[in-house]
Amino acid sequence: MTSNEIGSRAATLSDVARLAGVSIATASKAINNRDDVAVATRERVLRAADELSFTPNAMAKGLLAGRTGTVGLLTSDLEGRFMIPILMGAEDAFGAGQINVFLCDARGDAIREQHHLKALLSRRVDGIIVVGRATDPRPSLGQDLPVPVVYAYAPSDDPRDLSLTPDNYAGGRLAVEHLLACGRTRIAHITGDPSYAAAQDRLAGARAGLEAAGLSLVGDPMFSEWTEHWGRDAAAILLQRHPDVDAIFCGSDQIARGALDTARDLGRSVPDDLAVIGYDNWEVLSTNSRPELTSIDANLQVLGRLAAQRVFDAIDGVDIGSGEHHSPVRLVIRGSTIARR
Amino acid sequence: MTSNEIGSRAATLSDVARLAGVSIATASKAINNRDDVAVATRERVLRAADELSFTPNAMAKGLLAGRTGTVGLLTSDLEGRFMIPILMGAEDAFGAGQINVFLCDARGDAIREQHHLKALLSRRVDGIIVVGRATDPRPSLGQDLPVPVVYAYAPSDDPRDLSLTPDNYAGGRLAVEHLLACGRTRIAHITGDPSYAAAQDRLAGARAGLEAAGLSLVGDPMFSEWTEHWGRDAAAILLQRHPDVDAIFCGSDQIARGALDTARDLGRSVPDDLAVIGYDNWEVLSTNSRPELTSIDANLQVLGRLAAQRVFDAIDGVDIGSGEHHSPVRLVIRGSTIARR
DNA sequence: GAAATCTACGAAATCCCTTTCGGCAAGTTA
DNA sequence: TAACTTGCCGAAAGGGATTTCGTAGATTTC
Repeated sequence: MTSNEIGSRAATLSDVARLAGVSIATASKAINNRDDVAVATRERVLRAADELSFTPNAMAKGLLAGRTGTVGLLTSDLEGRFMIPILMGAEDAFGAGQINVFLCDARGDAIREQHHLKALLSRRVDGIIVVGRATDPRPSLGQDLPVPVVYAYAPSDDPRDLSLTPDNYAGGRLAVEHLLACGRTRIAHITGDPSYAAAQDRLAGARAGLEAAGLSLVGDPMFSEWTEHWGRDAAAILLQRHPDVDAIFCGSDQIARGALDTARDLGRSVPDDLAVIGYDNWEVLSTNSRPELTSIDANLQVLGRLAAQRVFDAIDGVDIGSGEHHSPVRLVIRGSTIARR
Repeated sequence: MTSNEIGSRAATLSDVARLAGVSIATASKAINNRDDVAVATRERVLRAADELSFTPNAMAKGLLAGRTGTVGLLTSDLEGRFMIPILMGAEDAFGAGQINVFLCDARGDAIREQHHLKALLSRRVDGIIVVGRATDPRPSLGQDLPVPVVYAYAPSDDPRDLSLTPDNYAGGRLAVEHLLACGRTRIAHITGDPSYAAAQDRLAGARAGLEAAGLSLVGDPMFSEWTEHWGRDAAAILLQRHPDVDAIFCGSDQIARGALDTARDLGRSVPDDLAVIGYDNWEVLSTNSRPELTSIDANLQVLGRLAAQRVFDAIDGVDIGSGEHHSPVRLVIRGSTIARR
């Protein structure tokens, strides 16, 4: 086995220097492509480094540089499906540079979060992204941290922080405008838990869209859980109470799938007789329904990338501003609102 | 704003020592609860540390200790839903200790993976967990790494590595045994892509279970995609070709949901007339179907925790062995196999 | 041929912390 | 009172890398 097995500590710069017969300083310069090193010497050093499979110790480097090239990602709840695309986007943006990501899942527990925060600070991360599990404001980590912080998905409750959240209002409006463009006028709304800002914002957007067209919702918006069960039940009630609705804007894809099921059971044909639009564009749900589900996509991966970019900027000393910024959403049209062939 | 704002570098031990009027050595001892420090002195130091919100620099500590207290999590594809529970389990196990996790997503690209591996090594992680996206063997990272490596979900193709994968064979067998216990005898199998080891292993387990009961599958196992669409189509073909099947073992919950849809369309009542069992226990699918879906749960979170534990052991110098180890799976009974009230 | 100018390299400081070991003062014992 | 503990603290080394600055030798210039 090579010199590199478990137990034998990794090679250091001084090992390389010794093998190449030069000083540590020269070895460092050779490896980092600094000037003032003769070509022959540089080659000798590089050969030695290669032979020992030398990997510079990032910690030692960080100690000196005052930057670690690491970023903390503090999430509240990994299970939540909104985390993952954001996390991917961020990891993506960072991975392209030379930055590595510390992942910390606080499990929605404030104590754990403090604990993780402390750990991140002791690791001297260069920045922190806080990812929440809903679009409702969450407590700020505070203003007196030695590193820049960006809040993604869930905004901070302190306007002095920078927060990036998807634009639920625009999403609600976009959904309704699409239904209107499809010629629908009798539009109802089934959504989830009314205590979620997401539910309220999407509803407000939808109402604004209708109002602009001189219309209003059919019946009251129906609130309950973000589940297929509720989608089925609500749609059944709705279609019985208002048989003349020609479109349902659902607050989530799960609810929309439930609504599709009920429509099918009741013999309502989608999209001819009834259009259904969901929210989130959760592909495992939206692309597997009959018909496939038109939905609003929050571009979470882009959001994650944007958050990472902001942290980058802040690290570079750029002022990244503050307040809650809404990132644009996108309509994904499938067969549940327009007949396709 | 306090002394701690962005830009002003974090307080160091020598800042604390100066403020407390002691030497750096004494400050260190006081903070780390070492002996040989007078009570009054210790208090003075702690007060100073608090005032400066001093956080020890983990890098400097790691440089000295030879361990960093970090672990790398090298995934192939964050999108895959199997990653997340494993990642949660691992993060959970580590988070309980004082270990932090570097998350690296290679996006299934070998180049990116090498790149990330190099970064992890330069950060001197104490161990690495490699999480694959399928249960098929993946290329080993090699034997000459200076840190212990554990493979989770996707095993390494090198038997000298330690791999932990869910026991698909046992899962297939468990599914069939449950159906048999429910009194079913004419059991068919619809599954996904035949090139997946998961598909083959589950099938083999199912066949073994049937054989032990002196039975065999109704018709050939049906292979195609892991989607609801395929589940619907396959079930339609199956029920037409073999109207007398009384149970379908589906290779994934998605396929099972499709099968449930078709059964409903064809007027077959589940579970009375036809039992359906899925695989993966993906709750968003399994608990939202009509009826709710019995499924096999691979306990991925436990798998993640186990992998983390092995890395712990290896770091502590324990020999963790090698080869592919299968972790137990679990049956989750819901309404699609047994009528419940 | 002496002085000025480069070139290539190395010694040493620095980053922040832990740990060992030596020293000083006070208290204890013979 | 001399000899010893004991308790408390600080000086300094060490860990791995970068960077500044000084210097020896080679080269150029007049």
